[in-house]
Amino acid sequence: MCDDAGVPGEATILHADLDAFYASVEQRDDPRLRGRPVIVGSGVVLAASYEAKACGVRTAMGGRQARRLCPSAVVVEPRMSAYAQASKAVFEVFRQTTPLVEGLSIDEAFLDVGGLRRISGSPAEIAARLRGEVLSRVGLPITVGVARTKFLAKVASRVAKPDGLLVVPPDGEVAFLHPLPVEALWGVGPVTAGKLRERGIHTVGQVARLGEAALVSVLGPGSGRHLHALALGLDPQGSAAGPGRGGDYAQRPSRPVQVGRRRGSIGAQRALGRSHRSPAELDAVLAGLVDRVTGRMRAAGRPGRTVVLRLRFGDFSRITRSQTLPWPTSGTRPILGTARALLAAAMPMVRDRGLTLVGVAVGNLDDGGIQLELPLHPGAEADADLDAAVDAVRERFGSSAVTRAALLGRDGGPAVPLLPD
DNA sequence: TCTGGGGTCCTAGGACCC
DNA sequence: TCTGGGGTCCTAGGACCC
Repeated sequence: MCDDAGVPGEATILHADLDAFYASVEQRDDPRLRGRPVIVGSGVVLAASYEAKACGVRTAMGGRQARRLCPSAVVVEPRMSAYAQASKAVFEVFRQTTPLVEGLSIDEAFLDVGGLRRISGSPAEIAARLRGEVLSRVGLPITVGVARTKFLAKVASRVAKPDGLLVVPPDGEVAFLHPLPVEALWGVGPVTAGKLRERGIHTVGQVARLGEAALVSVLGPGSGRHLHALALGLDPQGSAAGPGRGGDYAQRPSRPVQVGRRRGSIGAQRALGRSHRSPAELDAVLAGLVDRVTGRMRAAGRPGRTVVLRLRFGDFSRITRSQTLPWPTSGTRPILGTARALLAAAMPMVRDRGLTLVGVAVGNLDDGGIQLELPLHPGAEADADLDAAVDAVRERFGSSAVTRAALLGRDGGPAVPLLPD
């Protein structure tokens, strides 16, 4: 695993994370908001400035509670397009720093600056300059963690927030990591933390000392082995229980920074509150969601195959129902038809328990390329099959210019792979 | 805590194929 | 006719993240 990306074991991974992103954009664009507690989102808190966080306001908190905790806060409605624009500008700074950028979300990314020492200086110097550039060119505070692995860099930035820079030297990893609470480990949420707390485990150091076998007995093989590796400062590729399981899991190379990762699903959902919805209203909600999703799929050029219906009931329990189509589409009609069928099948549960949320997502997204696999029946039915194929292609490419002739290759054979039944 | 909207990854069982 | 192992795909649920 030795390449020009840097000396193995050197801290060359940056995790760059904008601080209170939406709220910071609001403070940047409206000087009156600077230094004051700002809450973005009125129904539910989408982001809170650090002044608001000081009062105890948290992301995902109900708006009413947030205002009670922080009566002096300014509440603003989100401006998604402004945030998207700011994100774009920040990622431009990232990419001018190094081509090895892996975006994680609208406001954070990993950067690999290995091999840039001669041109750009040490990772710490690069990180400091990056913070300065994001502030001067985009006007936003950003925190950067620097470490040998993605996981450690991410933990470092979280610890360094807000508006900070923290380098974890390879020989200081254990000293940095072990005093931290278990919640600091990426992937430890309320449930896992609760299980550990029941056994008196509160710090990362205790997780490491507990040993892999004991951890596996508490959390299962997958999470147990993975968490143990993390607590040792390792960041192994793949899953502990996945392919290649074996005693050398912790010896695997660290996960690399991956450029150009594409998302795997596109979805939309809507909370319905407590009021009863008639079947017609429900269908209108569903159609609206599907329309939004397919519009985004077409804009992104990402047809998909797996339609997922997500429901939340009156008691806030959830189910998902999914169906995978034979070929990818971004057409509203086939996806809406599938979503309707899934909802119809779930209607008995909806009537029993009430419905508080509907979501539609399409996964198994196509990575581009043009490939269709359609059944072709021998004899008279082949004609109908070809018509169906034309419809499918029209649906998928949103073009009515597709003809049967265009589906056939020059030698009369199929231009698209056709599966005999 | 009476609860948004957008995602990711992992696990597990069953169908199906070789 | 019964049996074994390995692999992929699909479905469903759960935990977690921002």
